[in-house]
Amino acid sequence: MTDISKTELEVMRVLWSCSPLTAKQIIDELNLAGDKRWHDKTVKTLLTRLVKKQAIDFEKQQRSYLYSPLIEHQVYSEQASKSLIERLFSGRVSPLVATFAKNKKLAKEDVSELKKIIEQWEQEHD
Amino acid sequence: MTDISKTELEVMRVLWSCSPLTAKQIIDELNLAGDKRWHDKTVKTLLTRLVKKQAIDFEKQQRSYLYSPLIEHQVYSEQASKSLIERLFSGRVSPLVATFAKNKKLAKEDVSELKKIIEQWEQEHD
DNA sequence: ATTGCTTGATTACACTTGTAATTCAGTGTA
DNA sequence: TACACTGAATTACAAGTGTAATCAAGCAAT
Repeated sequence: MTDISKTELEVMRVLWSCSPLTAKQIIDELNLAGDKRWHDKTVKTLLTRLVKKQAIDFEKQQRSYLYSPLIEHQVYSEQASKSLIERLFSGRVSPLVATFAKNKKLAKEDVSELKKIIEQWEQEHD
Repeated sequence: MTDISKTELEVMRVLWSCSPLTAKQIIDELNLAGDKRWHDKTVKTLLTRLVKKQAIDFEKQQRSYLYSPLIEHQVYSEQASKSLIERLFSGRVSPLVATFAKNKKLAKEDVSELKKIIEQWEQEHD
């Protein structure tokens, strides 16, 4: 899978949250969240690069294009987190969770989710 | 914190696992694990760049240098995983674990670790 | 029909990254 | 003492990245 750079990922996130979108809509969306200002030319460049990388696709809608993700969020985040956990935690996920817990970043919903995951796991590994 | 690139991170990993080390030792270590061949000139360059980034430091030991990490593994991986989880999972850690579970990447030790983490969490949040 | 606006295409440009080669300065050896 | 060797410092260079400006083509209003 091609590398998606940090800024390119911001664009992907917009498209993952809602698609298809025109370039204008994407730019507006990016400028809504966060305090960073996105120049429209910059975003256009990122869109072009993502198309070339086959991370997104577009269909012509008269003058403007409608962009959609080609790489799914699920697939991308799966491989990205796998890669990070391999490189930083020798492939084990629990140290990462431990770090989160230590820094008080564990939300109540995380905990109940984790419980469910464990339950499920134990049913499969009796 | 400065960005540490992918190949630079490989060097950091060696130093995290054992330090201080000479350039030669680092090169040898890198060439032990994995099938990738590391050219010594390349590794020297990476070391220079890491020093400039203040990710590592060295002390002269006569002719050669002894390198050590300046950025600790704990600190780096904390911020790297936080960043990844924010960008890919809206800051919540459980979806990542769920993905791991789904892909059968959850080890038995992970599960017992997770249980302990949850127990601890619940004691703190009664 | 001409002018201007909108939108994608092309070009720009400095900085980073991956991957080395070349140069320089001690050190050990013939 | 002169030479080879070894590490670090400097230089190289193409590809990727962040950030945009310029070009070109179609549509909208005068």
